[in-house]
Amino acid sequence: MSDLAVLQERLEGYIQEKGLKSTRQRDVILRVFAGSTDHVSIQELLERVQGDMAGVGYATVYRTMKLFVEAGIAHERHFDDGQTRYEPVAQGHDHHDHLICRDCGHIFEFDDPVIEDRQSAMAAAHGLAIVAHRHDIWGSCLNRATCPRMRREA
Amino acid sequence: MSDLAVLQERLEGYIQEKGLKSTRQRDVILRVFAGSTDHVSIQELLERVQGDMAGVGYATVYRTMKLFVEAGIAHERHFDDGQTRYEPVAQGHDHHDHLICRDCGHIFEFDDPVIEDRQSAMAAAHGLAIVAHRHDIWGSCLNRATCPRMRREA
DNA sequence: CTCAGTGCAAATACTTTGCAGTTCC
DNA sequence: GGAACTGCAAAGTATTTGCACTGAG
Repeated sequence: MSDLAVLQERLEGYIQEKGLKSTRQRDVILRVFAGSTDHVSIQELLERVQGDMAGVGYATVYRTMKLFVEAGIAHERHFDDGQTRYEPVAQGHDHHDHLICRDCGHIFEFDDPVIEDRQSAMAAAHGLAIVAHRHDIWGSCLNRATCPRMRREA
Repeated sequence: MSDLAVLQERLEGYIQEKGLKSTRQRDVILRVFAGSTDHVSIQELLERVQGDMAGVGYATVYRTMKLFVEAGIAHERHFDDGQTRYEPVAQGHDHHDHLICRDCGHIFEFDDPVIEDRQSAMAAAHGLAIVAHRHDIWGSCLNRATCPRMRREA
């Protein structure tokens, strides 16, 4: 089953459960969102969505992304550019951390069990149970020549 | 030497170096900032600063905190409340990670060598050298009764 | 039909900037 | 004295909301 299908199914379930409605706008936004490999901002989403369906406004995209977050199919991330970015929630594990290259701008995702373990231990030591976490690492290329993404997005 | 003295010294150096000026506002803001144990927002700073020196406006606090960041005596952090928060740059190690309690709002600081190690390994595996990182964990009290900070800020 | 959803424009929240007057060196 | 600094108010961003209209169930 494709990622899109999974997200559609989850959203559909949430919409049923809450007595909300399916709309063409939500379909289009979900399709665009699911097709984004990177971490999209509202603005980027809006631009892509308008390609498929003219007339959609910011308000709808903002409201829809909020809905997606509530429905558990999108995660909100704040990097340091002042814009909220979103990424689809994957099927297996429901989060991953980010390793961001300052040189090429590429965002790698990682997920390390040792780190996860230490985090839990750390939280428990302070009397807390982990609800969520955010772990971003910024780096620069050790060898720019071997970076396959070098300035790809410039 | 107190933290305040260290920060004052570093700021003074930066001001000299760049040909800027010392002002009473900057002194007051630095004193308030250095005396804040938690992660202060511009608003909180402004309120405290106005206690010492009435008439100081938002613009001055914003401009001054930007200066402190440039001078390397403050770090800017973005949690999820839409406000920029600042913390003094410590003397020994220049960063620490955060464990935030969703129930009481308290922010614990931690620094785990195992996690730091794994991070470096992770970055190296992707051909990167770590420049910076951000690691925030949100949790909820395992036992609210024992939380010494419970609703302190409500 | 009815209530949720939409698009627009106005409102909000946080931050930055232009400008005239003030202060440090 | 002159450049840097300040305070105010106006301008910018990013995001949210009020409202009349539209559309899904």
